Amino acid sequence: MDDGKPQNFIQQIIRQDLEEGVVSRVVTRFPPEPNGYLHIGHAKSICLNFGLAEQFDGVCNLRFDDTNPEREEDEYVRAIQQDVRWLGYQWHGEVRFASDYFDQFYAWAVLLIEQGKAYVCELSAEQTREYRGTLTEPGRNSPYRDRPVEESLVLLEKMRDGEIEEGKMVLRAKIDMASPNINLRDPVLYRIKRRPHHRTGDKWNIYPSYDFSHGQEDAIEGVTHSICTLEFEDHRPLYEWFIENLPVPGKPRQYEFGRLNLNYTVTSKRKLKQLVDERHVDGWDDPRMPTISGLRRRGVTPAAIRNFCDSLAVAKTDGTVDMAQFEHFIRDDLNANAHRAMCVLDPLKVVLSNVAEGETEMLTAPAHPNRDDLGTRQLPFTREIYIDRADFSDDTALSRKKFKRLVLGDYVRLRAAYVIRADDLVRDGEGNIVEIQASIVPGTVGEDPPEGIKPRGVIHWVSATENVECEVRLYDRLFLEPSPGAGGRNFLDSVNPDSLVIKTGCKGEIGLAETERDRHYQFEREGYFYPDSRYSDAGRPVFNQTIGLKDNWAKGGN
RNA sequence: UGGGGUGUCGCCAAGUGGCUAAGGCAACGGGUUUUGAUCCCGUCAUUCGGAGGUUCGAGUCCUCCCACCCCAGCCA
Repeated sequence: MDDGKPQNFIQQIIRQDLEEGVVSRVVTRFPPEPNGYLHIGHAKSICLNFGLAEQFDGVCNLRFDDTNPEREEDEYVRAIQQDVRWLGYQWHGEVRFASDYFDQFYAWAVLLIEQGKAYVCELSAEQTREYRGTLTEPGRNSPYRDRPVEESLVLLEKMRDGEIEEGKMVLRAKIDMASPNINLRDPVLYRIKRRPHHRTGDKWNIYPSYDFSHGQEDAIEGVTHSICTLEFEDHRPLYEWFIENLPVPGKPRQYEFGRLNLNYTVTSKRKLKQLVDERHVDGWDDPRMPTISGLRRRGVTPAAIRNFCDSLAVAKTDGTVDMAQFEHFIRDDLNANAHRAMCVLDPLKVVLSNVAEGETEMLTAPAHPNRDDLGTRQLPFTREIYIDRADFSDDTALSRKKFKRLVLGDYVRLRAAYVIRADDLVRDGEGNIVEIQASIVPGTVGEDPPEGIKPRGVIHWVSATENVECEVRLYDRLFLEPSPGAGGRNFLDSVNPDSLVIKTGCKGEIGLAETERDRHYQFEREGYFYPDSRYSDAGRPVFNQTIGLKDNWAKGGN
């Protein structure tokens, strides 16, 4: 707990509650609605809730807020659990469901009616809206507000038993139609939805609203600190109203923090679902999606996500974090742990005239420049190799500072191998360079070249005869604009048409043939890559680019 | 024009009336380097949305003003 970092306001509150004995053990919860996949924004909430429990020796529950059968599905329940576990968190005890408490909620609804604090209202949805008033004008009481308790009791039963049509009646709390806080203008407690629920089947024809559920769920589970996002701030008085007016077994307190917004992406389940449904992406786990499953498939590690979330302040400000901040933590973890490998994305053949045909020299390179524990890899060196097209130029006037690669007539170091010189080139009928003729400087493996030979730089390469053919998928941000959909425009208009570039015919070093599914790589000088879980074949791996290397040189524009 | 919130460097932020306004990201210099990566060093707010006021002393307290976000689902 005492890691020197400043305490956020929730940590301060918890510490004080513990010191003053207000609570003896911290209980938090992560309460997703199973109506979509988890995304990076949820990760902040997950890290916060599970993190708080960890820091204060408490526990954190995973509870599905499944009070609306219209859009909730088991598929989401499973995916969400997988994502939370993948992030490295274990919830306390069994998974909880709001639907586990439906009987209790119903009993409490009856109690409120009996106490004259709730009533069945027969206003239509439109009428209810009219009666509610506006932001500046108070609402009016429903004509059903003072109906006899008995009548409401009977009607609620009929609602429950499926005898009333959807939309004809709701159960409402009797609070204050003139409250400046609209949430207190007789909010709906139960609405009729005559459809099966993913867990309770067709047992219920009515379902509790969020407001009538959340606080009670927390109370039942002994949650002490119920942390939610800013937009629920207005609901807190209602949350407390239920806690105070119902014989609940606990007194949870609600605290709100600012949700995570990231630029150049969207974190709204509705928009993400739309991207999936309209096939702008290849499913919820498309590597371009900011979903946990998308990030996982892309090759982002749980540690990177957790470190990023820990770097985020928990406060009440509503800002937008730079994607660069997230990218920093992705690179930070991958740089420390990813195995290095060489892969030529755009192959150009180089024939080394002074290397014997058919001869293979096995070279050894470390799997990581400063982590011996990761071992070494074998690199077959042969007469014909591939380098990347972008690493060669026939413009001999290019300065050494501007182009640290292979230039006709000059020297370059092949990573973990020889220094070579480009002697000549071969063009096809259209003038395109199709082959480089070069020669190695003998004795330069692991050794500096003789006086006078100054390689311009170091480039990656792969044997032309002993390599693994692979596909590489390069990704760019999904949106062209920092805030997609800003200014009332359609967020889909700024979808980046070039966010996925598929490179086939890439040549990877032989070790990539036996890629372990779960191994993160750095393709040297290119970026970080991760085998795609869907399209990789045993013989032909497909690599997703997790993120490129930081490239200060490219930025200069030269 | 009702209610609830928020405003500290390009971005995220610490700061809880008293040493020279933390830190991270980004950016920009320089060094190391068989990855134009990593790593290392350095630069980067006389000023805290604005204006008044209280105080020996204010980003921190008071007053007024301004800007932005959320709320009128039988969504969560």
